Amino acid sequence: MARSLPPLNALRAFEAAGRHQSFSRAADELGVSHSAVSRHVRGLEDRLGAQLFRDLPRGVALTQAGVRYLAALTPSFDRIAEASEMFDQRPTGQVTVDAEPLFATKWLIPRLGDFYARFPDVELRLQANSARVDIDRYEADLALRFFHAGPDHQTAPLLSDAPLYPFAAPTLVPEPLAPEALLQLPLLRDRREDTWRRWATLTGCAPPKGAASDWRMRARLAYESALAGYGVLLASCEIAEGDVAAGRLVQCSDIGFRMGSYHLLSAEGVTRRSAVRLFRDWLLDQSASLRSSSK
Amino acid sequence: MARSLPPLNALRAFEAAGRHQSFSRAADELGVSHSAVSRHVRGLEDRLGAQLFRDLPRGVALTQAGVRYLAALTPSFDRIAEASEMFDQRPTGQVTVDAEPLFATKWLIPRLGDFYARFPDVELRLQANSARVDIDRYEADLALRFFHAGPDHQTAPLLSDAPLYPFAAPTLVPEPLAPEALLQLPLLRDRREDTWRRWATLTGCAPPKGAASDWRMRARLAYESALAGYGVLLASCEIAEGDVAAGRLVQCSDIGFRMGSYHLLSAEGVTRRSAVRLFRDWLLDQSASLRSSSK
DNA sequence: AGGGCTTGTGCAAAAAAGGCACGCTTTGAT
DNA sequence: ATCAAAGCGTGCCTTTTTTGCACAAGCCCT
Repeated sequence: MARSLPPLNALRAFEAAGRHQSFSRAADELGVSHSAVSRHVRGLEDRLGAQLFRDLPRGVALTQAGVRYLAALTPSFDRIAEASEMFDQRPTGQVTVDAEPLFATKWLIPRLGDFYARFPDVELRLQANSARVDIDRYEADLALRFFHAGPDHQTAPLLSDAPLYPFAAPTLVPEPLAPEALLQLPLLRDRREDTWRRWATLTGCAPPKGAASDWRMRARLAYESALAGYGVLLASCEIAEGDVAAGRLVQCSDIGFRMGSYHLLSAEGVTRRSAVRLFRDWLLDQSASLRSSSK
Repeated sequence: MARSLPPLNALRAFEAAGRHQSFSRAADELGVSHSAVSRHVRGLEDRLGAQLFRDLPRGVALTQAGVRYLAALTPSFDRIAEASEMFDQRPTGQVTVDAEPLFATKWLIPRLGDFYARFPDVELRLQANSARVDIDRYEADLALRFFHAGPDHQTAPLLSDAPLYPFAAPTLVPEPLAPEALLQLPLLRDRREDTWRRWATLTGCAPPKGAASDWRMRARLAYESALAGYGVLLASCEIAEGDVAAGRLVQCSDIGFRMGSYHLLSAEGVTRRSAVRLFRDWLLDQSASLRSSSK
């Protein structure tokens, strides 16, 4: 781009002076002495090589060039001021967020403290559903949903694409195990996917046979079962993070894979509401921070 | 208005940094060290109370708030830069100006030196006509015309509304005269107006009778006749100014009146051409300077 | 393991901005 | 007519801001 702008403080001084048609009043607005404004304007005129003000018997008046210049500067400064005010106001409003139950519990809620701290006046309503139906059905502004890898969620911003690793309670797996040994333990399976088959393939082991001890259930329940020490679970490392840190789970292997990713869906036209925009921005920042710091 | 803007130099630093997603490259663009940019951005974040950049393993990335802020700042700075470039370029182009003959000779041409000096690359074409027909008929971009006092030229910018005073060659009037004595001299009259009658009324004298020595002619010729010492003329003091300064004319009385004013007419849509805008601006500045300094 | 690239920070120097006091001119009021 | 007030320009000095440099730390790639 390589713009070369005149001194910005001088521009601001000129803008105020032009608006007031008076150096003194401009100085007043800017909270400086009239001499400061006078210097700024003179400096600007020298630099631009054009006269911006004309002397009046008493006071000053803009030249035509000054008028033109001012006409461009004032809206620009206005816009900058307006954008800057964005940060002053304490945001308020309501946001309704619908997240998948496991993701809500283990990913979203642990981070919400930061949001509450930053924006205590925003009222957050949390719902937990997994169905991939229209958000509007749940009357939610935003929805956090899982998508299998593929091109069909291109438009929805990414929240988490952390890979799946095997996790288990330390009571069940006190120390790291080889993949073969791991596959002999009770395997907690998702109700609808066979993630263990894929994992076994990755490790080069034979795909595990179904056993009486292998339970199939919803992700949320499978996770609780793993915490209770009933078996080994394939879970997103971002989701397991908290329980690993607390010593309630251990990662049983370095081998993992990406089955899909969590994305953020927005209800129609809802981003016009500032509280929703705020939460959305915060969420994406959280996600981006997470992905840039780890990995 | 009383805006309160963040430090503008910090804004510029942030804008460049955001655009490049890199403090170093921004510093490069701004011609400063990276530490200056770093400080500016941090200062801005502190002042706004919001995070604008997020640390990346290597480098930085905008937060969502940063993205939003940048989206407002960049166009503003662009606009400021664009407006500022106005002053760099040496203007070129052609302008065709049509002025009333006397006004052209005695008012416009003496000031044109300033225009030539400032904008040597603008080609100026000068025409002299008085008829108040469509400018387009003369293929002129701008026209300088006289209007009698009245509301019918409201839209056209004022060039000169200097009042009329009696002027004569010093050979004819070596020293100030009383109005009665003045009215005894040969009176040069405009072809179509009887300005002397009005002047006499102002002074309280009896209106002058027409005499064999009173000539009626176009303003331009009447003026030349006055210069030649053939009689007394009622003329705008701005027009006579040059010849008074040169000693070729003297103002015979302090009593004067405003009969009308000169205004600037623009051909349709012609202000889009930069050379025309330039001349127009220059002309209006000349006029404004003249009126603010005298009087 | 090491060089290259990027950002953060302490310290001192440089530059910009600012204030004050004064001069000048015009305006308006006593 | 004189005098005060309002405006702006300018020289001089102080204060504040900005900057550069040097160094440290972290990460990436070879």
